[in-house]
Formats: sequence, structure tokens, C-alpha cells
Amino acid sequence: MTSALEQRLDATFAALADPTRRAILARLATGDATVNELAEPFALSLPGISKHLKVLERSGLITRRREAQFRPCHLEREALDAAVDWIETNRRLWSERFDKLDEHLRTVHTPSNGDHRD
Amino acid sequence: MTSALEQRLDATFAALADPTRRAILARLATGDATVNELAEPFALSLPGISKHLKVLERSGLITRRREAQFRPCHLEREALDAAVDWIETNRRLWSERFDKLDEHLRTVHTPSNGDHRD
DNA sequence: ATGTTAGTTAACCGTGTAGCTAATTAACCG
DNA sequence: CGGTTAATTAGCTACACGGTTAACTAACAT
Repeated sequence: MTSALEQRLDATFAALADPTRRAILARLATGDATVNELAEPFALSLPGISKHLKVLERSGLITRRREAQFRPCHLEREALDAAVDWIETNRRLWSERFDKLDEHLRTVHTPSNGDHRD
Repeated sequence: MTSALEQRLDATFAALADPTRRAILARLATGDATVNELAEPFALSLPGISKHLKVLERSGLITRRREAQFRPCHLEREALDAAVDWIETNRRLWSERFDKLDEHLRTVHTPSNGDHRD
């Protein structure tokens, strides 16, 4: 067992299971940022941030490139897909028995402007 | 901060970050099950399963009731909502940045049944 | 060449997880 | 009552995580 897909899910969910990392991702959603920029709002030591970034990088949720002295971090949206797939699949499985969730999800899922369908 | 909401997310994502626990949840989606029933397919000791169930219970993803000698496990779908909310919200945030195509699609306002993809 | 800035690696601590076996509680059944 | 079944707690090992400080590498600036 423990397929590559499973391991990817492990890493992704584990990466999301920390408030600092989720905040980093949210911040990164507004644009690439350097390690120091990321560290500033979190009252964490730089090595602490560095570790979190390594976890995020290993999970594939972010990538880093070299730019002079800086190591800008970049969000990788696709890494989230497997996690969403798993949740959606399972949610649907058991929401067949409790149908109202679906409606709620669609409300959450719907932008002000219309439907957003992949 | 580390609000209660954040902690709930921590626990939920952490609970999902293990293949055994995901398999347990998937199995539970087909109906309530006792600890022994859950343990059987996993080649894990009973105490091992018990620990996983405790993690799942603490995260709110399952509840357990007492029924004679048995402790049937029951899936709690609502516990997943916060996690889905977070992912969907953030995914939208950064897909707005990187997916010009996405914006275009939204403007087009797809005339579907309103159901999910696939 | 020296220093400054950006970031990582090393070493360590405490805690939580993941697993085991062995012992224990709880409920049913003779 | 004693025995069996269901499941947890206790006690152990091992490892990974989140955090620290201190030391290091890498690139730029004088």
C-alpha cells in the first residue's frame, strides 16, 4: 500500500495542519514573497519559517526559485487538487445520506458573480 | 491568536494526514462500524486502531456511542466543512491571480445544472 | 578583502504520533 | 459466579514536528 498518491495526500494534509503554514499560504496567495517578508508578521524565528517552507515545498504546495540573495516563494495551486478531490469524493459519498451539505457547499463554493465550474 | 477555528482546522487536517485514518473514514462512509470491524482490513493491532479513532474523535470527524460491548463509530460530516471552506476560499483567492482563464469562464456564466464537475 | 544581508543547516529540547505487547475495564453469557 | 468478547489504558520504543540559538553558506556592496 501507501501509494505515491497516498503519500502526496499525507504531505498535503500534513502541510495544511498548521496555522502558520496556512497563514503563509494565504499570504502567498497575494503574491510571491521572500522568507523575511513571510517571517515578519508571524513572530517566529527565521529558521522556524525556513522549516515551515521546507514542509510546504516538500508537499508541493509551494516552489522556490533563486533570485540574487532572495528565495522568493511561489504558490503551486495544483498541489491542492488531490486533497480537494479526496475530500469532495468522500464528502459526496456520505452526503448522499445527508443531503443538505451539498447545498451548503455550493453556497460556499459559488462566487458572487456566478458559478465557478472547473 | 490561534483561535478555536484554527485549532479545529489543525485537528481536521492532521486527522486527514494519515492513510489509515482516511481509509477508516472512507470505510465509515459506507456505514457505522465497530472497532474490530475497522481493525480487520488494516493489519494493525487493535490498540493501534483505537489510537487512530481517538485522533479522529478529537478532530470531530467521528463520534462514538456505547452499544452493549460495542463502540460503533459514526462519521460526522460537519467536521469536514471548515476544512473544505478553507481550501475552497484560498483556492479561489489564488486562482484569481493566476487563472485569467478562470475569470473569463466566470464571466461567461456556464449554463449548467449547477452540479459539480465529473 | 571585509562586511552586510538573506537564508539554510546543525544541534538540541519537548511533545505528539505511530506502532507494539500486556494488563485492564465493561458488558454479555453460561 | 466465572469466562468470553470488545475495547481501552498503560507502558514502552522510535521517529517526526515545532520551536529555539548558534554557526554556516551565498550573494551583493564597499
